Amino acid sequence: MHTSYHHGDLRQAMLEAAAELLEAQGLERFTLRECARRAGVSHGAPAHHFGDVRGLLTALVAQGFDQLLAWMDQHEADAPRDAFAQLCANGRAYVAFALAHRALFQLMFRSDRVDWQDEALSCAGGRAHERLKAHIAAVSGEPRLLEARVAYAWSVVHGLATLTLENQLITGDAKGRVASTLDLLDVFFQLMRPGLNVPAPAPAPALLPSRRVK
Amino acid sequence: MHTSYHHGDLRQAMLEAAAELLEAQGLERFTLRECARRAGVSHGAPAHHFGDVRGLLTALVAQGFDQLLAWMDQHEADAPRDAFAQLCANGRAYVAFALAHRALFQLMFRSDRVDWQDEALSCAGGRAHERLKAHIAAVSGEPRLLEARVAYAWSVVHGLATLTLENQLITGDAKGRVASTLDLLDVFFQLMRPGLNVPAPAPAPALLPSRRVK
DNA sequence: CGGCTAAAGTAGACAGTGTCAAGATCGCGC
DNA sequence: GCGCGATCTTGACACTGTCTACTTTAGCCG
Repeated sequence: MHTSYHHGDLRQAMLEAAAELLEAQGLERFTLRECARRAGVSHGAPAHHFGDVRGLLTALVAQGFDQLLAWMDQHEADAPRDAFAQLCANGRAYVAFALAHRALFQLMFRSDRVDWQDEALSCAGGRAHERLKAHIAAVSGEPRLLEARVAYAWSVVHGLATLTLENQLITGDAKGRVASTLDLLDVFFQLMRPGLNVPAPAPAPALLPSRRVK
Repeated sequence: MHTSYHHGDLRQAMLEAAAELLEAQGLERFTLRECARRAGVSHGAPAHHFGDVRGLLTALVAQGFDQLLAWMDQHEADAPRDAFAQLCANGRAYVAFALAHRALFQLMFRSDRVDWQDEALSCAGGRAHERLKAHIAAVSGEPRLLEARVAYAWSVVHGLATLTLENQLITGDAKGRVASTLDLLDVFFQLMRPGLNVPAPAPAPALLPSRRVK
């Protein structure tokens, strides 16, 4: 296959090799030369397609945001159609994706190493952001503080994902960790529910004692 | 000063040079050799005090957690003494510290590059965690789900700090960004107040319409 | 169908990095 | 006073990302 001087579709091959290497070695040990090696090509070749190592990583991240959106589609399709359940499914997709593609997710929010001016990237990222915004808007008709509530929900979910990935919150082997993290996320959504101004559904048991002033 | 063959207190000098270099260049361009250069010492010298570059960064992070605790002390001392205000002050200290020491904060939660088995580090980090836990416990007497509420508050604040540092939420010059981020954090605390099960104080205006079922 | 240009890939050089190992220097306790 | 061990220097090694000059070859135009 690699018998010919020209590779044919090196760009795609590099992206695949990069994704593999990233999952296998982590971002810290990621290397452009090793990447080229895995693609069966000399170390100077990638420059023609990505320019920089930054260019390669940027393309990888843009592709990553598309994958994230696909995970959201999947999770949302499997969830009940009411607005709050859809929002939860969206968050679960976010966290599950982060745990499943640790290094890629970390890279996706590492401002150094990636060129955020890149068109493909900024538009893929924008789509994910718009998606969340629509969910928040659907959960509560209240238009005031919409942007703040979007940032709030994002922060909660992103904070959980980040802290877990850095072994700060949930520790243990990969298998049980995913389950515990997703369970914790469910609790989080119950805790933030009143802040998002969602009337509680009838059958939901009160997680906390309903002692309220007034 | 550097006239003698032996430096005298190279360990401290390296830590200071490292902190400077980190703030100036960011973690990505941080280099052990440049660090040694700034301390006026050869590139092999640091090994005797820190072993690895990982060792140096670990010491820096341990020191960073102590600084973070100091910021918390400061902010909490300046805030009203009621439990919720103290919790808010703690979160504000966290975010303000992150914005003021961007690279250091990023390093403090980068599991690669740092040795979390290190004793000084794990105990400094533990202190910060215990502090937050005490605040959450003080805000609500309810003991159920305490750990979950701790993780919740931490995730919110950490998510905001992280996303802002990576230019995902708040963009703009350093000056205005700090103010807008802290303002946003205030809104976050109002939004998460009901989830933390805090009775609203009398004079607080309702941020959201008080329409509630039942 | 044949030639040629520009894209794609190779090879080597360069400055820089982290980590060794071997040597130089010197403070401190006996 | 003197040697020993901690501290610091120096040089080497393998590796990295980027640049430049060189080869190969696909595909287009006459």
